[in-house]
Amino acid sequence: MTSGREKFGAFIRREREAREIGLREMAKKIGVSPTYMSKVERDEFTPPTEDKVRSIAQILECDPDELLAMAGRVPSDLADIIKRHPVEMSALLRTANGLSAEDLARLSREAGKAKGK
Amino acid sequence: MTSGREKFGAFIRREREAREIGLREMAKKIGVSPTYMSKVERDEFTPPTEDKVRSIAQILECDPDELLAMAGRVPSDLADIIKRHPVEMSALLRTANGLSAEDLARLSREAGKAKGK
DNA sequence: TCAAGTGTAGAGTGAACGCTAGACAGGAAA
DNA sequence: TTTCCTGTCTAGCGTTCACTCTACACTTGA
Repeated sequence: MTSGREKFGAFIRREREAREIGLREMAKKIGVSPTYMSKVERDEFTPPTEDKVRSIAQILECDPDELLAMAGRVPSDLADIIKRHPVEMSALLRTANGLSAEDLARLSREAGKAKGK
Repeated sequence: MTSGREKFGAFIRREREAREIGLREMAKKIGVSPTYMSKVERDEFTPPTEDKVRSIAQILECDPDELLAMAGRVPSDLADIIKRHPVEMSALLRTANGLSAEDLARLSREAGKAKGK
């Protein structure tokens, strides 16, 4: 996984406990066994599938894209966009990479304008 | 895979034959068995791993990003970019989606300028 | 003291992925 | 006719993925 950030499991455990949700309850809500949940939270298992990560994001009220990133996954809708316009989107992403958050925000607004018209 | 475009296998077979490269030769160059190559080209097997797709792109002199898209894969460097900046890149891609090729090109130039400074 | 709740250990599972081996058929060249 | 080339068929194999089941130990409260 090689993530520089906080690990997925550690993060969701912390957030779950902050919300005082039991492991078994959480597991039930997202539709997995408590054992599995436990191992995932201790980063002993790799994170679950996209839909389950999304469920977790909803329960913990955090950004699904961010959580998916922690899970080492690319949101499938983004994957689809790239597959539909590989050349353009690859170019866009590679040049956008390394830009500051402000520049990126500005760029998105720019895109929004072009779209809106 | 659900690709509306030409299938990966059909495409590389056509391009390979156009370049008069034998199946066995091709297979050897990218480091797989002829059997496997054959099945991939007839879309009986799913496309190979990213590095092999890249080798194929190089041999057939076609765009790796495009070929990877046909293979139903997201280039790993793009996946990394998204994972590093999930919120910003998700927003950018989603708003960029649906823009015309020209608008996209303009947007990339825009990004390039911001970066260059 | 014991019952119910917490999380955890160890082992295993079914399906999918990525790929190979060996045999073989059809055509061209010698 | 034999030899060599082309691609293809059937069968299977090792690995990874995304999980589960049973059993257990610890804490808390009645």
